[in-house]
Amino acid sequence: MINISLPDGSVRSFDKPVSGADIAASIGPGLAKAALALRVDGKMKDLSHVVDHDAKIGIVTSRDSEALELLRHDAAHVLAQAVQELYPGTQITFGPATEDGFYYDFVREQPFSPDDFAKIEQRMAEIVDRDLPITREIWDRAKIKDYFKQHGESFKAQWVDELPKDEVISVYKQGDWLDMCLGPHLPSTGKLGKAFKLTKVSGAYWRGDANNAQLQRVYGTVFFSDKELKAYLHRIEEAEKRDHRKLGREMALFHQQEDSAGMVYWHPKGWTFWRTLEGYLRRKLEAGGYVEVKTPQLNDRRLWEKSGHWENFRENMYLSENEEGLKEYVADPARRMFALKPMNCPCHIQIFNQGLRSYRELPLRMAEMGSCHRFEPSGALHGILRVRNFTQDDAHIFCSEDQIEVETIRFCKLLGDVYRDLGFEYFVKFADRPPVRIGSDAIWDQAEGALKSASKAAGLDLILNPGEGAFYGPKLEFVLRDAIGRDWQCGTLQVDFMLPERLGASYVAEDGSRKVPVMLHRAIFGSFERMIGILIEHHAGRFPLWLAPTQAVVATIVNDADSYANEVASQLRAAGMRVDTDLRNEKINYKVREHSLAHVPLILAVGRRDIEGKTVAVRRLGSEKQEVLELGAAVTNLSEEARPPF
RNA sequence: GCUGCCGUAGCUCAGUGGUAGAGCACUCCCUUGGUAAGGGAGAGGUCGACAGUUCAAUCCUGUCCGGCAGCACCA
Repeated sequence: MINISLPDGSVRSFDKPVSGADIAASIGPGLAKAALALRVDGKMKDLSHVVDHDAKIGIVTSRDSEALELLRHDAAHVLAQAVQELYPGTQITFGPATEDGFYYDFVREQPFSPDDFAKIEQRMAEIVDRDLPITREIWDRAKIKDYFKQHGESFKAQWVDELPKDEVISVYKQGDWLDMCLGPHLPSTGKLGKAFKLTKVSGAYWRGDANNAQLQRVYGTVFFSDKELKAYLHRIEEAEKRDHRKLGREMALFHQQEDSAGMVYWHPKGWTFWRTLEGYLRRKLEAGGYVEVKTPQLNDRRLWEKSGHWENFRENMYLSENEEGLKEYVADPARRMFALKPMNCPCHIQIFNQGLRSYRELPLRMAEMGSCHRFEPSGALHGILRVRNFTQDDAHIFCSEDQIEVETIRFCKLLGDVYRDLGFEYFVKFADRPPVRIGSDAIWDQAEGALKSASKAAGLDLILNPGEGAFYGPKLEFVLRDAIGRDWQCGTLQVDFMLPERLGASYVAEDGSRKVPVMLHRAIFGSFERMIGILIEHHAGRFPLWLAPTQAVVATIVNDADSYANEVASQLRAAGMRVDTDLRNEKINYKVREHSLAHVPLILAVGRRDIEGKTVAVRRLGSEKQEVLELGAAVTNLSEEARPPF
């Protein structure tokens, strides 16, 4: 007798082992039809899975959240089958479900192109129409390896050898087609439905390693209904409208050009935005007990050798030398060679090293809006979010070991305040020692331990990010989530027991001895470029008033109002606002449209009536209402409203 | 860096083996209009760069540069 307990608490008894399909059928014909998979003691199984012991089970239907992953994995298989039917000789490799769809990696001489999608999708639809039962079989290693070899599937055959020896190998068959796969899967290809769409092709590496063969990855997405698919495609379109590269150009914030790839030309409005953000942060830093410094762009290579960057980071550094020096360098590699700084830390230690430091000066919080250059791979560049020259809101806190905890707490508070002011939610990852690093394991143990306990004291929930620490120390990564749910790593806090020692930093301790300070590297924005790009996309260009580069435009209705408009603008400017005037010979409709499209938060229209009554007609971005205010009140209220949060 | 796609006016894009077009933007003129495009005229391009094929290349081929998507990278 087998007792099956269902999610509603009821128990059904069967006198022999039963499949998921049998259980669903025993509950009702509707459920039998809707059933997609089975959950046995919390684990997803095929609907055909036979339950032979007392268990808690659930019937998975399209209403379960896990069902979508199942659907997507199936879509990947159907894609692969369609591709192999259409393009014989194409090899299959892997094809998992992803967060918003699925992909399958193929090996084929000829590249796939988006032009092939219609044909492949059509074949996929045919396979769905065939409603092929999807069945699971257990094969032994030799059999499956032979099968793949015979079918010219060398990648799959190779993979068989790499599976753990004790692993049971299952294959999933649909019609003549099969793939080696852990499952589970839907009961038949018909259950996939047709709310799928292929979205893009790209290269990908075999097993994710750039040293391996490059495969062709075909991406797609699938949902249970056309409605959901359409909604998804609509979301993608909406995200494209927020693209900071597009908005940056439209709003005249910045541009980038070919002869300085990965760098940014900031235009007046973009630079105004930058300075507003920088001013806000600077006030926060000052209030937080930081001092600010500025250090050289170019340093002798010997500094980078001492710091370890020359050895660990040179691939990403821009080297520089004048012609004379270059000749000498070629002749004698021991010659001086300069490098643009990729980080500010070694420079900050140079400042720390000037004069004798006392424990009384610690913690010393040294900040710099530090412009750094890093030679990023060309394929990594992305607008202003990933650039080769960026400005870090960097700071290094020189402290004693027992100050780490307090300083971590202080920093987390500061970062939290800033993210809250900017309207971001965030979470925190803990990145521990990377494979390539400096320093002994004992020191890493110490640094990781210190950062962990300080995080705990700061009340952080940490997600482990193994092997992703900096080469000199472990780090916290603060990841913020924007308005449309995308994650961006921005803030960081890194504990460093190495660099101060390497670069000879020390202070006189209370007992008169010399000690090496610990250094905390920390940033809130990470880089201004990146943060500004994120803010543009987060707000879709409709910045909060305090951040908007142009906070208000005073637009005239008739030219007679020109001098009054100038008067209104100058009063607002005197009250600290950023204001433009629009005195052009255009209709007010035209001006309203243009400034609305430019995302100006406030449009103040002035005409003859306003001159007489000393008023302005205020229109707010996103609203069609007009509010006629007396000029003095408008200046007071709007300038108050436009004040930064700190 | 790798794979694929792309590069024509400020922007969005059409087009052709015989040196190019549209809409918007821009300039000028008319219009002075109370909240999302008033009308007219004009100007604007070494068709990403360099080679090659050809009588002739923006178009075909190659190399390079840059962009886009994904992969890899992001200390």
